[in-house]
Amino acid sequence: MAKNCNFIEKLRELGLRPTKQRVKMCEVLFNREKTFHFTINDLVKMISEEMNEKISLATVYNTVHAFKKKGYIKEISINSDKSYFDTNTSVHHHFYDEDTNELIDCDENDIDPVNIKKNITGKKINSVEVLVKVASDNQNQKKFN
Amino acid sequence: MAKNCNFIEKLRELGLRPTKQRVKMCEVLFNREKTFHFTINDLVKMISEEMNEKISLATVYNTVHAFKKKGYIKEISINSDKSYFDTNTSVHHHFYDEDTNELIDCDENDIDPVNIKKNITGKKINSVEVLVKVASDNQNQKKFN
DNA sequence: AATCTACATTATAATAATTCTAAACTGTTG
DNA sequence: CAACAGTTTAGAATTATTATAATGTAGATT
Repeated sequence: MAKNCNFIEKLRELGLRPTKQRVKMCEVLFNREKTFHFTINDLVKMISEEMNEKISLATVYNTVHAFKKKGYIKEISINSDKSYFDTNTSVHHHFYDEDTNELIDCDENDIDPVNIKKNITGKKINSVEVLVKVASDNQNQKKFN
Repeated sequence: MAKNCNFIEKLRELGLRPTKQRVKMCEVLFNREKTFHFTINDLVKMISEEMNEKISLATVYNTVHAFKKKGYIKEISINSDKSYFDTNTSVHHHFYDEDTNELIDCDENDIDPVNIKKNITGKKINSVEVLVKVASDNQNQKKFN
């Protein structure tokens, strides 16, 4: 399991003590071809199913936040009842299917660079992300007055 | 109070019975020059401070959702611990100040139209919104592997 | 204007996501 | 391997939101 060793190494580099739980979580999160989206609950399920392991909910929260803080996981805000996370930490755009609540990553070339003409004094732009909401049927928006 | 009458009228048009509470909430929400962002908690506070009135929390939730359903309020997803709402229901872009957690509306001309080159079969684009995160200091993002 | 009825409001309980706590545990350093 | 600081854990606490069921009320009907 050379992989694990890499994760142990990596965690150490980040100043995170490579505990059993953290290494397991690295495997589940980062040991894959493609990046993906998940909720804490998804992740707990994945850990118990894929790894046949039980990690305390609090630890899962802690570790996800630790990884997020270090910049290896990203939080995405689509609907606000749950937190969604993404192992793709690059700045990238999303399609959101309002019928199925599915979130789809955009390719680099799916959307042309966004041109921002305003800047806020004293502030630096950290990220520019586009959310494209799609559905089979469209709903309309109105002004009250 | 011609305003109230308008709201009563308006609510009726929408098929919402113009109760005291709903009219009050219309005043707080829509009887202003500018649109604004709020959380349910903000709104409860505004009602009790500006109107010197107490509306049950459940009613505030119900009514906000009713207005949202009718398209007069919009939900925005910035961070996922709370729901943020916006009385500006037009499709528009936002700046988000990560230092202060402040959300700032963009003007029509602050950002050039976004060019989307991909489309999802069988789906229609309902909205395209840009979120520009700004801060005094920028944090970097990395890939784990 | 009194009555009726469906819809609204309300206080409170329930649920769900997340964070806190404090005790037990475990990498790491020396 | 001893000691300590950082981690994990189960469970309690907190916070946002939704459900419930009793009471109230707008608006139609008489």
